[in-house]
Amino acid sequence: MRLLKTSEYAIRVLSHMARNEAERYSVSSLHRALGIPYKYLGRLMRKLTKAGLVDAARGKTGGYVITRPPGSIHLIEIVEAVEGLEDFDHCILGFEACSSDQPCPLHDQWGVQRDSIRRMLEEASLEDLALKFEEESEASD
Amino acid sequence: MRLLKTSEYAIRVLSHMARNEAERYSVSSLHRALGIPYKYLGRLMRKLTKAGLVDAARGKTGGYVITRPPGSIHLIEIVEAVEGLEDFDHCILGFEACSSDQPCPLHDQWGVQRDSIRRMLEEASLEDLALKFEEESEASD
DNA sequence: TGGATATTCTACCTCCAGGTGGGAAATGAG
DNA sequence: CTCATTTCCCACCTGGAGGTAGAATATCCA
Ligand code: SF4
Ligand code: SF4
Repeated sequence: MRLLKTSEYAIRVLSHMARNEAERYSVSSLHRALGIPYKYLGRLMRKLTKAGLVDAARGKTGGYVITRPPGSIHLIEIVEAVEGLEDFDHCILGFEACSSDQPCPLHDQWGVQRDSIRRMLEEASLEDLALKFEEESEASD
Repeated sequence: MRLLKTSEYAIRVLSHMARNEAERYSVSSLHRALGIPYKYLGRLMRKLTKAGLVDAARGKTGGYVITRPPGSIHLIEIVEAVEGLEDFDHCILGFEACSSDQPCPLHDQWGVQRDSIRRMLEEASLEDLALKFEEESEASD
């Protein structure tokens, strides 16, 4: 009952980058600031680039920058890019599909829970999470 | 956002066995009835035996039987036995712990979702799910 | 007393998430 | 031009989930 670690990484990175919408962040700076393994973070950033969430620039003054306003990027989009959303539609007994002919007592309850989490991820944006890192920077900058 | 496949298997098996509280089910009969890989199911049943959820008997008339009334066995106990409950307490940004000093906007929302699912698993018993298989048997017995 | 049927045990296998390492290629600063 | 800094790409490793194979052990029944 948790996101993939990589999804958590992605949300953490993008929330951090949402602080300064225009700044270019290098992998090494993100690694230092957020404690995510350097090499693995590089691969993740490449993935987020291909997903269109960030824009990459090589060379000395290169780095990554968010492509869209933080308020318009919702967590569901990040999760989808990293791990997909398949696991949000899954029978709690592991059946492929027993349709809704004779749903078991848990079918609806379980569906409500999944939908509730999904809705939360759809409504929460990077702007909401950015201030988390504002607070930290006040102390450590 | 789903349980481990093995947890789903376990819930499926135990719900099926909850039909007849006293009957001894062999691995092969459970395999045939529920479509769970035979060898893997054997290992799972051994695990459930060690967890005290079922009782094993060897020999010709052997098999597994539920140890307690289905109404008293709740799903949370099964999930705990199979995959543990660690993943139900986890920051959505993947941080170890930033405590509740300055929780981010998602901290409480995410906590509510986890607790809600946990409560569902605590309240749902095998008795509730047993009738799912009653219906099936009416058609195929 | 067998032999059939059951659980039990050990050892492997495959796949994938997470992680590491060594470079190649681009690009701005000097 | 040169070089440092950056993204990019490759191959590899590890641990655990899910699955498979083969035999050892217990037990009832005929
Ligand atoms: S009715 Fe129950 S068993 Fe069937 S798909 Fe829904 S949750 Fe699964
Ligand atoms: S406040 Fe936010 S970042 Fe901190 S533990 Fe809670 S969810 Fe994670």
